[in-house]
Amino acid sequence: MPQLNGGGGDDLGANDEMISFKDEGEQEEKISENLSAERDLADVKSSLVNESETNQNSSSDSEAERRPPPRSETFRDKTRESLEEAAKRQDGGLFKSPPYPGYPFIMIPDLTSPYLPNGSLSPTARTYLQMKWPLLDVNHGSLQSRQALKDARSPSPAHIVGPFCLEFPGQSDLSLHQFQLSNKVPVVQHPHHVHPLTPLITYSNEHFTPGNPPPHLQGDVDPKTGIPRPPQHPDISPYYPLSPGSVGQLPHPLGWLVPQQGQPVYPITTGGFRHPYPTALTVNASMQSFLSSRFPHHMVPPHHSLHQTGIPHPAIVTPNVKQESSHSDIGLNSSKHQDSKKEDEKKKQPHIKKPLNAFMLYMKEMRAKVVAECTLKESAAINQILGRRWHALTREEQAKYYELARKERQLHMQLYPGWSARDNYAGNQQGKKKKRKRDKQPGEGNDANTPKKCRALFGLDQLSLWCKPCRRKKKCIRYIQGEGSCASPPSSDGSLLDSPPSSPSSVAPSPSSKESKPQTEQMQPLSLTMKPAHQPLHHPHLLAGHPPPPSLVLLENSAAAAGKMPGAAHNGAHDHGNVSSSRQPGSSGASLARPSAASLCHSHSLHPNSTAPQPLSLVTKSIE
DNA sequence: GAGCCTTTGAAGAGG
DNA sequence: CCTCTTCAAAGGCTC
Repeated sequence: MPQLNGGGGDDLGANDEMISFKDEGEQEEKISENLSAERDLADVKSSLVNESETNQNSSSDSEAERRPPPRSETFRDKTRESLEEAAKRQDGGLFKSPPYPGYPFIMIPDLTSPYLPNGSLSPTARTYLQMKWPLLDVNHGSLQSRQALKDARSPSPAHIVGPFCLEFPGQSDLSLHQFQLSNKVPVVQHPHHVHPLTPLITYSNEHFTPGNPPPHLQGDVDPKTGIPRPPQHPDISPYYPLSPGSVGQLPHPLGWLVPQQGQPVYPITTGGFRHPYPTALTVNASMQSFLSSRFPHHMVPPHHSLHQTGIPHPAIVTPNVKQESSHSDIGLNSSKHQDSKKEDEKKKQPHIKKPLNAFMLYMKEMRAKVVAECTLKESAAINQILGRRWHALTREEQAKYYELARKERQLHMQLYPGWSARDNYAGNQQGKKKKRKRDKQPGEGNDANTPKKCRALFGLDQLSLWCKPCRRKKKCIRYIQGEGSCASPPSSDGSLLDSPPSSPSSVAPSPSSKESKPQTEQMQPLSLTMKPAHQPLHHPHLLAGHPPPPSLVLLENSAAAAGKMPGAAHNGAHDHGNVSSSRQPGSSGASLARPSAASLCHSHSLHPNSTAPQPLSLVTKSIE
């Protein structure tokens, strides 16, 4: 039975253990069939990313990768509709199966970006090189996709972005000079350090070469500067660079991630304004010193020491200070001017960004890929696609990101013990205007159709109606499909949970205007997933403490979902939608207006007569 | 130039 | 305990 084992100790950092999935309770058989798989996942959870496991998954991953890339289309339209349309089309191609090939990517922070002290780039441009998980897939898998990607006729340089280039595990010497880390920021990578760091350095294949770091990694010397790089601690996340002196001083919070010695130093040029990207995970002396000098006392960990590297945390952004200008100012302005500037800067509190969550990490990693594949540039549209892809990911795949995110948070916490998300609230930011979501339209509120949790829905007196997990925890966060979960409340007839018309065909496609949002949204499926045959069906609750893949629904097919499990199918969708909308009323409203690509895709997929491949998952976003 | 859009997840505030 | 809000990334778009 599904268990919410909060105790796993390692909940991957996701608080969504409560989140149920559409497939939840769907088919016990499947569940049992995949029980072993679930256990494996549980193991993964406990041990986080397991190398061997990753390896095992590589086959499927590589398989996915071998799939022909979605047709490349250009979406030039500027209108929102066009964006949606684009997204929709993307679904057609991208959504058939999780494009994401497992976790073979290593995210390499863009060293030129914000997190580097003097980076001349936009502080917001934190970018990463994406690297395929070395052990996972061996060249063949990525070859085609890479080639395909290369072939992609994208006006954008994105097609040559790191991810693809780095997909060759064995090519540690691959020269990265030619690649860009992001669309915005060109980054020069040292050929010898292809594996730079990942948020978790241990993801690099060298890491798995016990005691035998590749020769080129030893005696690491920056080719450009000729400056030898200090050994890097593998455990450290690139997000949180520490001074070279700090390497290995502290134990990694994630001890299970065994660091390798001689980890490749993050290929950052030490010359110019760029700094080496040291990797020491925990807050060590240097970091302490650094933090002490840069942050309010209360934010700095009690331990004090000495190293003065001044290497900022990647998440640290000095607000309102343009590095470029200050840089160029040097020698141009009077010392007075500089002094005043410095003072101003001092006055300004460094902005410590929130650690990225699982989805954000995923987006960072996959954005370039999506951009290259569809030549889309608008983040809104891309994010839509990525959101659907995210839902299409298998639990294992998502788990990896959850794990990464958990580590990020961990690291962030260690580095900034006193930091609070609240600190970043606009209200607390000096000179920063508070972002305001658009006010809800009167009828736009999600109140009416706000998804009710078990408790709210059935009340305490009807505990028996609650889904099991909810009963256990006495609370419920998401709808649960099937398995007598609350989600599928028998209310296919119009009860609270009842969602939008179960029949997609009934959905009115008129998403052209925002005014029509609500309705369209209601029926618009958010995600449509083709379930790979080889993919096990994971029951959310089976994974104790596993991060809850939000609304990942795996249905045998849409038809089945619609016909056999009426309540389940759309209820889940409903749930999802509600969650989303409730989360961000304003934005959700806007989104609703758009005929989400996914939704469109869904609607036709779900159609009984649809000859298209049967969607395995359907997530509908409901609104009112 | 600020803010919006769009996504999911995390965290905090408030009821 | 639950709900709501904000922020995190990103880049085009709008005002």
